[in-house]
Amino acid sequence: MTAPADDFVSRVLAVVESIPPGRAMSYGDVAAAIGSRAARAVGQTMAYYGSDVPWWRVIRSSGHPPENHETAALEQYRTESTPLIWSAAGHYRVDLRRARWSPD
DNA sequence: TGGGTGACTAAGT
DNA sequence: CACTTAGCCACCC
Repeated sequence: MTAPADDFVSRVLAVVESIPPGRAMSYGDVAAAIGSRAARAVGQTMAYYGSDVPWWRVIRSSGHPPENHETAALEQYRTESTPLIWSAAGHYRVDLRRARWSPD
């Protein structure tokens, strides 16, 4: 399983773990929280190491969860009462306007 | 060491 | 409101 987690990875995971239930952050927000704007690198890290953190609390700025994981994420959102916005087509997105969290 | 890649973002159509 | 284009930066091999 390798365990690099020198800096970036550790910090990303730390921020994600600091997000309380019912709240969420965008990848860019997490990157900014650690002093970087590498939103994509955050996603890369999440895809690889996110299995140990509440990855569903980290989503795109659009409010859409990662492709192929929207179903699993939805279960968590319903469980944690995360504010959601449903589209007419049946698609949903997290209401970041309300759920946005900042690691104090 | 360096190239290719992506769980991204903002702006334009 | 949804899709497309180009720019970004760190991760992995």
